[in-house]
Amino acid sequence: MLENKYDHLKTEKGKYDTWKEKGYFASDNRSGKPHYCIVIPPPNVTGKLHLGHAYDTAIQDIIIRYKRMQGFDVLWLPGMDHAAIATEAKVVKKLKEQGIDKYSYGRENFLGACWDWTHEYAHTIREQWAGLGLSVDYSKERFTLDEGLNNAVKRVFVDYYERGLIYRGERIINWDPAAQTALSNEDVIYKDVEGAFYHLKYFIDGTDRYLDVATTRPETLFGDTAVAVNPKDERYQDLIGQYAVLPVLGRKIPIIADEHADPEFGTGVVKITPAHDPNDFEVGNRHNLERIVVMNPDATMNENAGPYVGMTREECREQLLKDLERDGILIRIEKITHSVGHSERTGVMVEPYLSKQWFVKMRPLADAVLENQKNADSKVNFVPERYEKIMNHWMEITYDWCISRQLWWGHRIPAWYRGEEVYVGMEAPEGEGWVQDEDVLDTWFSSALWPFSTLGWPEKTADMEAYFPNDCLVTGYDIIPFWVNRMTFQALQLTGKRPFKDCVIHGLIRDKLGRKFSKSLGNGIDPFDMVEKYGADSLRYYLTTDVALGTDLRFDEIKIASTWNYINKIWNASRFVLMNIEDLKEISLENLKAEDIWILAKYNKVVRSVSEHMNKYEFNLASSELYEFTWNSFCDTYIELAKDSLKDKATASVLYTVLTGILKMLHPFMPFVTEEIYQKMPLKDAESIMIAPYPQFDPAFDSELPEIKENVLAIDKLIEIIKETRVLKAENNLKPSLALSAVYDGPLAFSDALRSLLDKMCHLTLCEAIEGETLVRPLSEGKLIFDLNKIVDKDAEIQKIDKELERLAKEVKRSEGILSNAGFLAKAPAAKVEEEKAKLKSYQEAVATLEAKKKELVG
RNA sequence: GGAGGCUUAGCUCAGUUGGGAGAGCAUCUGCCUUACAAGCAGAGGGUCAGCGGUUCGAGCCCGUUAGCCUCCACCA
Repeated sequence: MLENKYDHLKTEKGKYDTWKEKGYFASDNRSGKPHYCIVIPPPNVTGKLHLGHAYDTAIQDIIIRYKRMQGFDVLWLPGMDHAAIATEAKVVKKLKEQGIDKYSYGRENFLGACWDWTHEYAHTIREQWAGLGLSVDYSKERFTLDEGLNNAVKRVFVDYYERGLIYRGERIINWDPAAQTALSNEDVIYKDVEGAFYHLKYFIDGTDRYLDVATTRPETLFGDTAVAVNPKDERYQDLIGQYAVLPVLGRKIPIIADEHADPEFGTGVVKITPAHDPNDFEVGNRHNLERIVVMNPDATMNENAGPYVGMTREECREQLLKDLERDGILIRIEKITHSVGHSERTGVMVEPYLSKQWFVKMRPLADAVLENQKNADSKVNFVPERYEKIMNHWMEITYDWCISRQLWWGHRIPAWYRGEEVYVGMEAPEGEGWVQDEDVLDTWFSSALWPFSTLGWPEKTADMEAYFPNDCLVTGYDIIPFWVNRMTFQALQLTGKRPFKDCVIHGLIRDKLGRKFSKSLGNGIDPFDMVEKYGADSLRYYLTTDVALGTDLRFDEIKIASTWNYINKIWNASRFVLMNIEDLKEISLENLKAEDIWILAKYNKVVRSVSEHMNKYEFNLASSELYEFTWNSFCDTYIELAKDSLKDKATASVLYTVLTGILKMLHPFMPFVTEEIYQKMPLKDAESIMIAPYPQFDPAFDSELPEIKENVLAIDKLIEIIKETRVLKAENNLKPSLALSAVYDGPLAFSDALRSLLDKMCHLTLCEAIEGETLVRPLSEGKLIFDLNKIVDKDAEIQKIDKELERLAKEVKRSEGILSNAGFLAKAPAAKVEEEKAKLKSYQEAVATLEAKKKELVG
C-alpha cells in the first residue's frame, strides 16, 4: 500500500542505484533489437550542472526511456568535455590562490592539477545525473580527452593535413590577452561599448598639410605602415604615392590607394595597421606592407611602441592621447558606440593579433554539408525545422577555423618542428632535434567528433555499426554554431554520413522576467534546490512540458509547485486504486459496464495520440493530453463512477489497466514516482516499469466500433445530465447534496445501473411525470424536466434562460448566415453542410423549448 | 545591413492537411462527498497586435505596419 502522502524525497531515494545495479541502463548491441542511440552533449568539467543542463538532459532521458519501453536496444552515451580554455582558466585561478604560477609550476604538474580537477567535477556531475534520474549507459562513458578520443583527434589532424584541409599560417586572429591564446570567431562575443573616433593629424611629408585620420584605436598607430584612400576619391588624388609622417615616431609611411577606404565613411582616410586588424592585414597583403606587431601577448606595449613600451594598451591610449593633445596632433574626439569583441571565456577585450596558427580550410567541408542538406534521405533533420537555416547560413559564410590554442590542457597538436622543417604524424618523427608544437587544439575540435569517436571510430567497431549515425541529438539553439555545425561537417567528411538523423533543438531558460541567467544579475537557480524542494520528477516534467520545443522558457517556480500537485493527484488516485484492487489476481475485461468501456475507449485514444506526439518530439502536446485524461477523465469521472461497483472484477481490472497505462506513459517524464507506484501493483508485466512494454493501441476498444461507440455516447450523455443537474443546483443556491427528481425526455435508455450512477453522482432520480409547475433544462439531445417547486429561485432561472436565448439567437444568426451563403452551399463538403443544417435545427428547437418555459415561469 | 522568432484570458503559455478559441496559475461561488482541501463541484474572463489580401470560411495561408526579442555580418 502507498503511504498516505506523496513524499518526493522518500520516493526518489535509492531507485537510481537499483536501476543502475540491475543493468537497466546498459545497451546491448547484440540483443537483436532495433538500435537507438543518443550521445549526451558532454558538459564541461568546469563546475556543477545548471538548469539548462537539467532541461537538455531531461528531454533526452524522456526520449531514451520512451524508446527503451518500446523495445529498442538503446544507448544513451554519457561523457564530459575537457573544455580546454574554460577548465584551464579555472585551474590557473585555483593555483594562483595557492600562490602557484602556471608557468613556473610546469606543464606536467599543471596537467596533473587539471586531471585532479576533472576527476573531482566528473564525480559531482555523475551524482547530479543520478539526482535527475538520467538513464545513461555508464559502461560506455567517454571523456573528450581520453586516450581513444586523442587517437581519433590525431588521426583527423594528420589526415586533413595530408589532404590540405589543415594548414599553418600567419594570420590575424582573435587573441585573448588574459588566457594568452588564440580564439576562433565563435569564441568571441561582440558587445556594444562607448568609444570614440579620435581624429589625428597625419602630416604629409615635406609640407604642412595634414590628413585627418580617424581611429578608434590610437594605441595601434605604432604599427601603421600606410595610410589608405579610395582610388576614386577625388579629394586625395594628388597625394597617392606621397608619404605621411606617423605621429610620435616620425616614421614615413606611404599614402596608398585601396578600395578598403570608403569615401563616404569619416574623412575617407584610413590608417593601415596590418598586424592589428584583419582588414588592414588584407590591405597589407595587396600592397606588400610591413607588419609591425606593437603588443606583447599580454597586451602590454612592446618595444615598437617607443616611449610607451611596457604600458598596458589602456594606459598607453590614455598617455598617448594626452601627449597628442599637447602636441596639437589631436584634432577632436567624436563619441561613438561601437561593438567590440570580448573573449567568451575570460571576458577581456579581444586583440586582433598577428600570429602563426593552425587552421581548418572550411570551404570544401561546408560546401559538402550544404550539398547533403538537399538530400531528404541523408540530411540532418532539425526539429523545429527552422533551425536548419541557422546551420546552412553559417555554412555559407564561414571561413577558416583557427584550431590552435596556446594552452596546455587539451589535445596536443601532432606537429613537430626542426628549423624550417615541419612534420605531422601520429607519433614523433625519427631523428634528432625535433620539437613538438607546444599548442593544443580548440576543445570543439574534439567534441566535433563526439558522435562517432565515442563509438570507437576510426576503428570499425560493433558499436559504430549499431549506433552510427546516431538517431537523435538534443541541444540548445545557442550551440548550433559551435557544435552542431562542426559535428555535421566532420561526420560527413570522415564517415561519409550525417552524425545524427534528427537534431532536436530547444530554447534557453530565462528568469521570470525573460532575462538570461547571469552571475551579475544574481538570478541564478540551482536545479538541485528545486529537486530538493519538489523532486526531480516535478522539475523534469515542468521543464519538458511547459513550452513548445525550440522556444525559450521563462522559469517560474509556481509551475513546478503545480506539477507537484499533479503528481500528488496521481499518487492519491493510485492509492485509491491500490486499496481496491489488492486481491486482483488476473485481469478480466469481460462483463464490462458502459462506463468501463467508456474509459477504455478514451484511454485507447490517448495511447495512440500520446505515441504520435512522442514520436514527433511534441512533449508538451503528449503531456497535456495525458494530463487532461488522467485528471479529468480518469480521476474525476471514471473513479467517481467506479465507486459504485468497486467489488466488481471488471471494475478492478479496468482501474488496474488504465492506471498502469497512465503510469507507463508518464514514466519517461517522471521516472521515480511511476516506479514507486508500479512496484506496489498486484500484477506486473516487468521487474521494473522502466523496462516494461509501452502501452499500445488496442483495436478491441477502438471508439469507431459501433458497440464501443454506443457505450461511449451513453456515458457522455449521462455525464451531461450529471453536469446539468449540478449547474442547476449551483445556480439556484441549492445544496449539492439535495435530492431531486426529474423526468428525462431523450434518447438514452436508462438501465438500473445508470440510474444508480445518476443518484450517486448528483443525487438525481428519474421519475415518470412531474405534478404542477415544471422547469425544463435542454440537453444537447432531449431535455430534463424538474419540479419547479423544488427550485426556489425563479428569477435566477429566468435570467439563465434569457442568457441562453441570447446565445442561441447569435448561433441561429450565424448558422442561417452560413446556410444562406451560396458559396458555402456550393463549395463546402456536403457533410459540413448537413452538419450545419442539423445544428440550426437543434438551435431552433432549443429556442422554442426555452421560450415556452420562460412563459411558464413568468406566469 | 542580412536572417529568424514573438505579439492569443489578469500572468505564463498551448493551439497544422483552414471548418464554432484552450490549459495551468490567479479571481469569484458553493462543498470537509471516507484517494487527494496541495482537493471536489461550478462560474466569470479573449476584436487571437493593427491594416489589407486569398477563400464559401482565417488565430492558422499571403502582403504590410507597429512593438519586443535573438542570431549573423560590418563598424578605420
